Amino acid sequence: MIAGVGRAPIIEVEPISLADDELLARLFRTLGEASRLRILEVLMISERATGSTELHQAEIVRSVGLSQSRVSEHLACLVWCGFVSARIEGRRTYYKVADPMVYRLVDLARKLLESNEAGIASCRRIDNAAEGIS
Amino acid sequence: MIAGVGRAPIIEVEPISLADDELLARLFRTLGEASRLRILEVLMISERATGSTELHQAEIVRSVGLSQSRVSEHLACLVWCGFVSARIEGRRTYYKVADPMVYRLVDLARKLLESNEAGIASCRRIDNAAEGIS
DNA sequence: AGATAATATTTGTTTAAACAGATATTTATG
DNA sequence: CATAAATATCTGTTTAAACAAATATTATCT
Repeated sequence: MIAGVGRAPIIEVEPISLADDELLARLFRTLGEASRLRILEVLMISERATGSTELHQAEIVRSVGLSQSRVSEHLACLVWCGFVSARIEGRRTYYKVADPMVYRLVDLARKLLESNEAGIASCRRIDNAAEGIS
Repeated sequence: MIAGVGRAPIIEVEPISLADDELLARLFRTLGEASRLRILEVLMISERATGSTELHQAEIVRSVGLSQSRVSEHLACLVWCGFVSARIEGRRTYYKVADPMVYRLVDLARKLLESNEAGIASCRRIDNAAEGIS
């Protein structure tokens, strides 16, 4: 009811499709982890550098320097969420970026980052520890 | 040492600027929360609808239905990270989307979401609880 | 079939950060 | 100056999810 004081110049925005917000948040959260981002970037870089090279998990593990189990789960997550596609061949699984939009999204985010690196680096409300950030 | 078996056909991707990954991850993480996204969208919708209307915090609180303290902190985070800009006037603070790139980023993410809603909705590795999602 | 390689899953621990509620701070108004 | 409005900060609790290490599964090769 907002009380009848100032006529509340509110736009009264529609409640928005709540579920939709949660989904979109999940999508962003998937990219909101340095480990997964690094995996994604390893894939992006190798594709950009060599055409359409896929990498299998062991190669990715070596490149990103995380434990095998972590990489496996992160990859499952990335595949599940549509960022990466997987192709099983023998006992290996080959991965690659699934959608060109992923490149665009990451590139765009990087541009946004450029215009505000300092702020994001020092935001105490997102992850307080985060060592030096040299 | 990887053992000398198969000569590792690795691309040997550069370690990448690690810090940079962490920063980019933070940027995504900032959007990786339904509450913050909802706040952002309230701002985006009101701007898109009415030109350049700013909203002050109390209006936002009403629109998103979170506690005042939460909204205050989320807004501080969004401002700090460059997504939103704030203008103090009297005892109110007016907020608006800070950069057109924010629109592009969210819109692009939404497109990506469209092509994989089902996957993201059901990814058990990101947030296991997440009630119904009607 | 046995051995090993590649990947997946499980378990237990730890941590970033979301949240509510209470309180503090700042600015305007009677 | 006292009161109320608007926003900010603090405290304690809870939770999603990252992680390592161990184990399980699946596939290839001799």
